[in-house]
Amino acid sequence: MSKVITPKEQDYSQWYNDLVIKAGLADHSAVKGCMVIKPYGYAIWERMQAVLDGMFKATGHSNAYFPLFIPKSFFAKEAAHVDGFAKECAVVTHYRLKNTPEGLIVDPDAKLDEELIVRPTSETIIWNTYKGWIQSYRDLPLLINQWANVVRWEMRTRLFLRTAEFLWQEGHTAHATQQEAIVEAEKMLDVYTEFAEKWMSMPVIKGTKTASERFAGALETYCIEAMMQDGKALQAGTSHFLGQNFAKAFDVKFLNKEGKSEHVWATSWGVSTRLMGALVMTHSDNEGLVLPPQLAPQQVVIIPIYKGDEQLAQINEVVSKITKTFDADGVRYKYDSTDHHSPGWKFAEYELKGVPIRLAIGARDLEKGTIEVHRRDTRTKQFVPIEGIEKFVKNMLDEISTNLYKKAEELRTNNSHKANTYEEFKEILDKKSGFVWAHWDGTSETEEKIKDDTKATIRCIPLNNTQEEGKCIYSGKPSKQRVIFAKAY
RNA sequence: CGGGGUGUAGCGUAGUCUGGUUAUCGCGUCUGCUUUGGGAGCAGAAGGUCGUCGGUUCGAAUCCGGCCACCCCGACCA
Repeated sequence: MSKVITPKEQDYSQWYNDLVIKAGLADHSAVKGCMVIKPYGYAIWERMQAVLDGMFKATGHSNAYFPLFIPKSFFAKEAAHVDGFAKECAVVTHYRLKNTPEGLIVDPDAKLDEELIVRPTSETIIWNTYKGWIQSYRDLPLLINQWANVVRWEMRTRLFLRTAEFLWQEGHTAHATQQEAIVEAEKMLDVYTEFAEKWMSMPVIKGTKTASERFAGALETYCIEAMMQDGKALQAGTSHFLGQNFAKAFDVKFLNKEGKSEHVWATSWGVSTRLMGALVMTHSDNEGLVLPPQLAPQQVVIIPIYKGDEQLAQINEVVSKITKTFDADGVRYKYDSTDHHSPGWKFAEYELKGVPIRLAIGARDLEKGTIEVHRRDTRTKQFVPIEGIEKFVKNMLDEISTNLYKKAEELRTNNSHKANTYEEFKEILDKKSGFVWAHWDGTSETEEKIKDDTKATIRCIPLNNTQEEGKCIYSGKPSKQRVIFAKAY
């Protein structure tokens, strides 16, 4: 009983931290604010990457790689962008160290003429580059993605949810028309939505951000918002329509069919290792991680229960028949026949790691021709015939995937409320948390005041939102639709 | 960056208030035997700059100061 997880009812934050560390997803590192992603955590991220990368390719994008360092002068060119990111940039000022009697120091003679910013995002270096790539409408659209690390010097960090350095992908596209760029931004939001819902079993709400929550330099920011088990909102992905802001800042023009020179239209979009945090907080329980089968590095773990080598050999034989069918069907499994832990220990360990299905097989099963099947999401077990087990397992994997989605959706439904007055609004946030659908007058002033007052922010203005006449809960001014307020990560 | 807390073996800890032989216990690790259907048992062993630097003292895990790291709460953000 060495790996005890704090129950989430007792302390949700501690539960999350315990889970990330004890399930072996990540560790704190020797560097302030930076984490080490451990092999098990990275394996999940690699699955996310593989799926997303395939979706990007399928929508016509190509991968490329741009520098980690951005000259300060590039960074300065787009005013809103600077305002948004200046406060959290790591800056490289020197290029050499020097060994002195007092110890290793930064060589004062090796000062860079121009400081380099460690990228917090790559719009500026990329648009500086695109200037050389785009001359004609024939060069458009330009659809590029990069997988990279970025650095944002955060004051307070949490594993996966907010670290000084994190991994992500950032798509950067250039288009001939405004309409085409908007379509692209919305298309990538749909890709993220599909990824969240189909691959993470995590329901999300698509929407747009208010002006104050918008990306620095964007005309419109689209987002997907998910609800965590404590009722707080988590932004799981963003897609931005950048207008011509960066094209103008970096003077990126193209000749259209009429031979006229125009600035191009841009988008950028990204998801990060923050999705790992979302995954943990959407499905897991007090016993450990619960992973959706679509992303689990191992979907099935098989544990033999045996006395002596002879029994193990018999079990091995049966198991190898099962794993052959798994290989053929593309089921990811692990057969753990190691001898240094008891079956009970392994049960607990793989539950902690969130493996969706556990098969246990022992002497009694060999006699009866059965196998014990344990489901991680419901923590139920049953004995089923070995004959046809692969079909049974495949069905169960699908059921788990559907069930996880359904449970998350139910949680969101149960924690979504409408508020018609400010008193009602505050009471809901106080007592129930979750999403509050309320009318808002559309001004940043009102948004700001509500935030100061309640700590809740407007998570998004849902796309395809129901239109209804109403009054702003704060100012009483007329409003045509409800927006989603919540406390957020 | 402000407030609070923590730092003793891989992990969790006792000891700190009231300084004094060889720093406590549990888990884990290693060896051997017995075990194996929900975190196995017995026997033995290894493992420590007490976060770090400095000060006080005959003597510091313990008292004082600086620094560092991490956690929690706030402001800022994906």
